[in-house]
Amino acid sequence: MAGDDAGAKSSLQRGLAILRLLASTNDGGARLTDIARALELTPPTVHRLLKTLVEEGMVEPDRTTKRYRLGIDLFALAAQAGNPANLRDICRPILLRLSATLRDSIFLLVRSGFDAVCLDRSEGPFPIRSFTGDVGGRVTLGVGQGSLAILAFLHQEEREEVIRFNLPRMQGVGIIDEVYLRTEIARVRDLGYASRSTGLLPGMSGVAVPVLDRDGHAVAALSVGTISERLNEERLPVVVDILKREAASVSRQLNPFDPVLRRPAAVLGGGSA
Amino acid sequence: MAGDDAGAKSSLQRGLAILRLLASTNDGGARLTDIARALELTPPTVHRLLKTLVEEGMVEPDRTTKRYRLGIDLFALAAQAGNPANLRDICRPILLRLSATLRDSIFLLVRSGFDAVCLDRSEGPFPIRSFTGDVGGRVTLGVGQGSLAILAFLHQEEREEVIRFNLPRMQGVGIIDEVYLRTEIARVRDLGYASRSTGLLPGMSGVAVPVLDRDGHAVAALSVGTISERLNEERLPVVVDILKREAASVSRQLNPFDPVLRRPAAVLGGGSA
DNA sequence: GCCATCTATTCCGTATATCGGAAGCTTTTG
DNA sequence: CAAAAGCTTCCGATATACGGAATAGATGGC
Repeated sequence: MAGDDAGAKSSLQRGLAILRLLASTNDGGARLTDIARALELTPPTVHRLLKTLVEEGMVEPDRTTKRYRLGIDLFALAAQAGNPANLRDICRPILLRLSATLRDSIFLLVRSGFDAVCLDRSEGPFPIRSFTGDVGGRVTLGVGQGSLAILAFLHQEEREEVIRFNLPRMQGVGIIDEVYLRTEIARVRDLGYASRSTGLLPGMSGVAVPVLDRDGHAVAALSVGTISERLNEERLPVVVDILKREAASVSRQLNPFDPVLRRPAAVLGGGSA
Repeated sequence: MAGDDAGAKSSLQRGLAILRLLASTNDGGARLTDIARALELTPPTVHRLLKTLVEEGMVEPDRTTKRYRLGIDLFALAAQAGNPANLRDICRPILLRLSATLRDSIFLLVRSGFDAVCLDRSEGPFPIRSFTGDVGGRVTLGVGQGSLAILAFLHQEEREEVIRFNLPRMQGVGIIDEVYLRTEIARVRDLGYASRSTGLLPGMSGVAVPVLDRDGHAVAALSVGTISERLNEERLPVVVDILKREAASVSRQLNPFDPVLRRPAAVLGGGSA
C-alpha cells in the first residue's frame, strides 16, 4: 500500500539508529534516556539494544558518566569499510606527498549514492574552508570541484540519475539551473579536471581530477582545496598536471591486472611488466 | 555455570555478524550464499538482513559481481564520530611525523576486549610483517610489543582477567608459559616500553610505549614495527625516547582537564597554562 | 542527613517481527 | 541450450522484541 514509512521498524534498524545517534554526539556520548527520547523508543528497549551493542563491542559504556559512546570494534569495522580495493591505503602516501609538495590541503573523495564522501584528507599549511569538511564528511554530488569531477565521469546513465535527483538538492548552493550544471560537466569532461572557482566559498578555490577505473569512469577524485590566490593562471596548470599524474598512478594500482585478459591494464606510462 | 552460547540470537546480532564477516573479507566482499553458509543462516534471512543493511547504507551491493561489501556510510559514521576522545585524530599527525622521522612503520593500537586493535598505521619505507596487520586488525592482548605495552599498563584487576583469558589463546604463538608472560609484563612496566624482539616473526622487531590516561593506565599504544637491524642498541634508546615523548603528548591532549579539579591534568613537561 | 526526582534496570504478558521451507525467477556454468 | 547454482518472494508458525509497571540506584535540593 501507501509507500515507505520513514519510521524504523526492525531491531536491526533501531540498533543502527543508536549507532548513528552516538556518532553524531561528538565524543561526549549519550545517556540511555537521551537516546530513548531522541529515537522515540522506550527506555527498556534502548536498554536491551544497548546491552547487545555493548556485548558486540560496538558501543562502550562509560561507567562513571553513565554515557554510551561508539566502541572500538565499530571503528575497527569501519576502518575496513569504505576502502574499495584499498583505495584509501593506496592514496594515503599520495595525499601526503601532494600536500607536502603543493603545500595545500588535499582531499580524497569517493561517491556514495548521491553524495561524495571524504575518504581522507591531508592538511596543508593554509587554513581552508570546504564543502567536504573532514574525513567522513558528505557533500551533494556535483557541488564543489572534487564532487563535480566524480559526477562528470560517471556512466552517462548514472550521471543522469544523479543529476535528476540532485538538482533540487542543489538549490541555494549556488548551482541554480540544469543548463549551468551540464555546461560545467561538459567542461570538466573536456579538460579532464574541475577547477572553476565557484565563488560559493569566498576566497576559496580548488582543483580536482577524477580517478578512473579501466572503463574511464570515476571511482574517486583527488582534490586540492586552497585560497584563490594560490590557484592563479600560472600555478593552476602545474597543479593540474601533478594531480593528473598522481590520479593515473592510483588508477594503475587500482587496476593492476585486467580481470579478463590477465595482463596489466592499459594505462598511460607503462610501468614494469 | 554453563556459560554463554556463542551463537548469535537477535537479528541485531545477526546483522552485526554480517558486517563483521564483510569486514573480514578484505575488499572482495561476499555473496549472499557465502554469508549464509559462514553464519549458518538461511538465504532468505540473510537476504532480508542485507536488504536492511543496504537501505541503511551500511552495506553496498556490487550489482555486477553480486557481492556485498561494507558501505562507505559505515566508514563515514565512524570517521565523523568523536573517537574515544578523538584518539585517532589526535594521533594521526603524530603517526605521520613519527614514520617520517624514523622512517619506520608506526602503529596505533587500542584495547578491545581481550584483543588489541590497530586503529591506525602509517607506513614506513621498509616492508614489514606484523601481528597487528592493517587498520582494524586484531591481535591477542599480550602478543607483540604494542599489545604487550597495553596489557602491562592495564588496571591490575583487568590485567589479571586478560591474562587468565588469553593464556590459552597464546599457545603456539611463542609465549608459552605464564611465568614468562608475567616476567615480560613486569619488565615492560619497569622500563616503560616493550621492545624485546620476540623472535616470533623472524627478522622483525618492534618497540612500543603505552599511551596512559590520567590514572596511569593504558588506553592505547604507539608502536614501531621494523626490521631487527634497525633496532640495535644504539638506535633503540633514541626511538624509545621519541615514542615516549609523543605518547606523553597524546596523553596531554586526551586529558586536557582534570574532570574533578577542572585544571590541566598532571603530565610531564608542562606546556602552556 | 533525608527526602524528592530523575535515571537505569528487571520482570513478564502480549503482539509482532523474524524465521525458514517451498517455490518462482534469474544468472552462471558446462 | 540445458542444468545448476544463486537470488528473491511468499506465507504460516513461532520465537523475539516490545513496553508498561515496578524496583533499584543515582543525583540534587533543602
